[in-house]
Amino acid sequence: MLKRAPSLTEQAKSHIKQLILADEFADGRIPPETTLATDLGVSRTTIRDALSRLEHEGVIYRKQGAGTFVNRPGLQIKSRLDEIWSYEGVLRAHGYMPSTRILDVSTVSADEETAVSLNITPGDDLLVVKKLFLADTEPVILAHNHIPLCQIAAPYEESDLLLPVYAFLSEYGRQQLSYYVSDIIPITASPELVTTLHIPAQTPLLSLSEIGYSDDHQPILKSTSCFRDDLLRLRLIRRSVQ
Amino acid sequence: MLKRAPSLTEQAKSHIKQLILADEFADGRIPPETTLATDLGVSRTTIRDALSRLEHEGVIYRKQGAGTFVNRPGLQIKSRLDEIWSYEGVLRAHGYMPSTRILDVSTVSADEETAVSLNITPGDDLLVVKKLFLADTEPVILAHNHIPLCQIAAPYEESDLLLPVYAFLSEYGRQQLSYYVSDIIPITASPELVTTLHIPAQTPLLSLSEIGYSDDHQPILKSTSCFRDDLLRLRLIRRSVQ
DNA sequence: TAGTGGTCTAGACCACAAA
DNA sequence: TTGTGGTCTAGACCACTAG
Repeated sequence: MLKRAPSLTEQAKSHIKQLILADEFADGRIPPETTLATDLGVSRTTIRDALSRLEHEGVIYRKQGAGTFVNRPGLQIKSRLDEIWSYEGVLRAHGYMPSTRILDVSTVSADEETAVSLNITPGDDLLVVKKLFLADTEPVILAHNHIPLCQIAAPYEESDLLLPVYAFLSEYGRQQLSYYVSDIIPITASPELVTTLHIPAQTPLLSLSEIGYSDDHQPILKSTSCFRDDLLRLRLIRRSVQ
Repeated sequence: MLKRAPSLTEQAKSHIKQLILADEFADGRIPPETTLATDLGVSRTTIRDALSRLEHEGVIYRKQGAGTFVNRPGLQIKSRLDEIWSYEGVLRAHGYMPSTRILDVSTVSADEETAVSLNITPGDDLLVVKKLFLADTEPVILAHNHIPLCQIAAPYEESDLLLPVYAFLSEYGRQQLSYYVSDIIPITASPELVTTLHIPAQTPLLSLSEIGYSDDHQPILKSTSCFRDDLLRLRLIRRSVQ
């Protein structure tokens, strides 16, 4: 029998997910919705909501008339580009020991282009943080975050910048980060990237150029990241929409 | 008042989407769920399902206590990488006049690696189709599709290969294409790509290396595509999961 | 405080898959 | 035929926003 807080759906979801990860359903078959509902003491609707979310995450799949099943291939995907939220988390999921190094922190005036994309006035102050992420001891990701100073609500220590940017904003920012719109751009390593990421000149790299938005769809963050493809393969599930 | 078939939810969804695209809600505010429900003669649950799908597509957003709103920035994204389904469609959305050219069709034996990824026996026959997609008259995408011959159920004409591969499989294949798992890889243009895509040597390119799965999660297709980044910028919405 | 979306229930019927 | 997931209803209460 479940209690409230957070939501019953959310609890049911993590409960079922745990059972899956603990390999309780060795045959890959998940009990019928009505069984789950009576077992957990909630309505079938709640169970269906929970299963829908798990299906969307790629953890399970459903076949009408047949049943609900564990999606083993889906469980093996460690870095779904559309869900990455903390680089340290991704690296850990890949089996590396992640660490973060702050290379530079500065305050600059927004140029025209940045001002437009962040919906601020050119010349407004931006906090620019340059961070390097390492897998074990190898550099993998170089990230530049641009945060308008007006988005920062509380004083912070330099060490707080080691937090994932969404966590930093949630702690010290004026608005929470809700989602990114990201452009995926192939680039050739610049001299700076060659030295920072320890890669040969001319290595093709993947760059993610993104704007982060708040719950009410205001742009609050600009971020650019470059990935070493050999250590971190980015993966994606593509589905047809309607 | 809506009728059945397809589903009421699906009808409600496209109805609301049409109203949005026709700019019926000039202030960006969508009527309350209860109003929509009585207007369309369905239950609030059905409306909520429809709105959830639209929210997931990025067409609207909801704020508890405040209302439901049109997400104008979301409407402007023309090529969401996680939803791309036909290259011609993407190019058309970008305002180009798309066309497809078949460069080569052949049958080859599956090598070890391909056999493993497609869950077939090495040596099994594969249909290999090399297609070039043009925007107006400029080449933009070079795609290689590998389809096991055993997946093809009905005879086809060469011209049928011009169809998007999901449409081809739906028409002539044994199983429908349900989703892709795609690796995003930065590459440097090979000599073949330089000539085919009319680009300078050493241009960084984006390559999508994907396995297509059927409804019951069997791999049925291998595909590799290279994109010209200058004509087709790939974009993605990244959300936090749970 | 009024109105909105968020959660949840209990129950009905349908469509499809497998035995 | 049986059992599964898919759709839909009507109604309740809660959480939040805004005037």
